[in-house]
Amino acid sequence: MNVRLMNFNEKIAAVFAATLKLIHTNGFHGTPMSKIAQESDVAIGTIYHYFPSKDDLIFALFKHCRSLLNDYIFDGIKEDFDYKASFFHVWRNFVKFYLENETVFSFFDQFFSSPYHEKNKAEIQEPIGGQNKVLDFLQEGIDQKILKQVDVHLLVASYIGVALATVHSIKFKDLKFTEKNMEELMEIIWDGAVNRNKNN
Amino acid sequence: MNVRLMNFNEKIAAVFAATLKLIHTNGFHGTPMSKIAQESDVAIGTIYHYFPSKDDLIFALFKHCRSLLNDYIFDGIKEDFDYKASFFHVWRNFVKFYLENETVFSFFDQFFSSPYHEKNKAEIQEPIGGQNKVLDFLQEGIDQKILKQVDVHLLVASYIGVALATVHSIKFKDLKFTEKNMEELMEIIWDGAVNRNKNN
DNA sequence: TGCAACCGAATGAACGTTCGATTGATGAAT
DNA sequence: ATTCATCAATCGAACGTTCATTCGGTTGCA
Repeated sequence: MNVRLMNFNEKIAAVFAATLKLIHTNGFHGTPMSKIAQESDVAIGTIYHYFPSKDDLIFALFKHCRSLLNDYIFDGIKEDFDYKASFFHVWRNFVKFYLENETVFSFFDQFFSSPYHEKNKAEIQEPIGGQNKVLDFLQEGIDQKILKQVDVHLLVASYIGVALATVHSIKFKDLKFTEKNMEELMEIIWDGAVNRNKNN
Repeated sequence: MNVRLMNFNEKIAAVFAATLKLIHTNGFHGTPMSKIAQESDVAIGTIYHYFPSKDDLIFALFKHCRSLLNDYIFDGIKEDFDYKASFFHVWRNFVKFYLENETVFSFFDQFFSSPYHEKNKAEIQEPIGGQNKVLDFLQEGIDQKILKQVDVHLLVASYIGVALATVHSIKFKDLKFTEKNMEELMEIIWDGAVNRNKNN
């Protein structure tokens, strides 16, 4: 891959967009390079000019999307938010991001459950988007005795797990994305995560 | 597909086993019919005798695995279990099943995040294994005022979402499957789900 | 002049599926 | 008891398609 990727060539942006769209609707199978070229109006040769192989393209796209997500979920936290407010804010952003970027959600979903994930695990580090920052944030809550005094990974699994399941459920029409539902969900997670010997 | 499938031909069992294994290690890509034939010692022609297409094979395998999971998770519930005990029991079985059947977990994971899922949604009904029974079970808890008085899908998302995230986390080595961890996780989910105006 | 960006026809490998042939079990007809 | 017809089960070589990738070429900026 190429350093120029960072200042974001229009061609590359088109390729990324086309790849996301195609994977969303046709899956990882069913999105050959030829269709990516067609959909993005970039010649196959050009794509291979930037990405040595299809795998490299997928992996670069993954890193790009991950950074989008990371930027998004911690955005808009005000100084005067207490821990609970931030806890809600980040979780809601997480769900919102995936709902607003359905193709990214599909892509991540497929990426993480495919052997791509395993193969590149070493290079990925943070298994689910922004999880390291989330992990630090939850650890902070543990240290301040706001959250349960348990292994932080248990809380991460709850926090992220419920968010992902929620998005799935909304996507497959079992659930409506209403203010009421989101608030009730956040109550469920908060009540589960919070240290009951102290706060509320 | 064939009715004889139900009394489980040895050949078909071999094909199913080989397919699960291959999909687990090589993903949905990377498991061509030729390799399934090779790994299972069943001729390609024979596989096509039972399944009209690769899609049909995958879908039949899905239904088979789903019924395995359904049988498993509600097994072993004693008459004298109260609701909380059953709540824990089923959740623990859910996690245990996936940990004991890693290939099935991989397969479901990939199946649900692929367009297979969308295409066959009408025929699937219960999106994640055994979810309908889980849904009924949780609805019962709501009706009895034991659980929070919310849309049951919110509780399903929490219950299943945390279980899936837990298995993922264990699989990718962030988490150990210890008694202590499982109990703390169940406390987290229970505290989140329970109706705080009443019980504990 | 050199080099990065760009193009798409051509290539060879890999894939899903087909099909004609073989086997063996069942049972009706002789 | 023997023959024969039928048909499901089995097999794998062969087919046509589709895929990822290559490569020789053009363009245009520095």
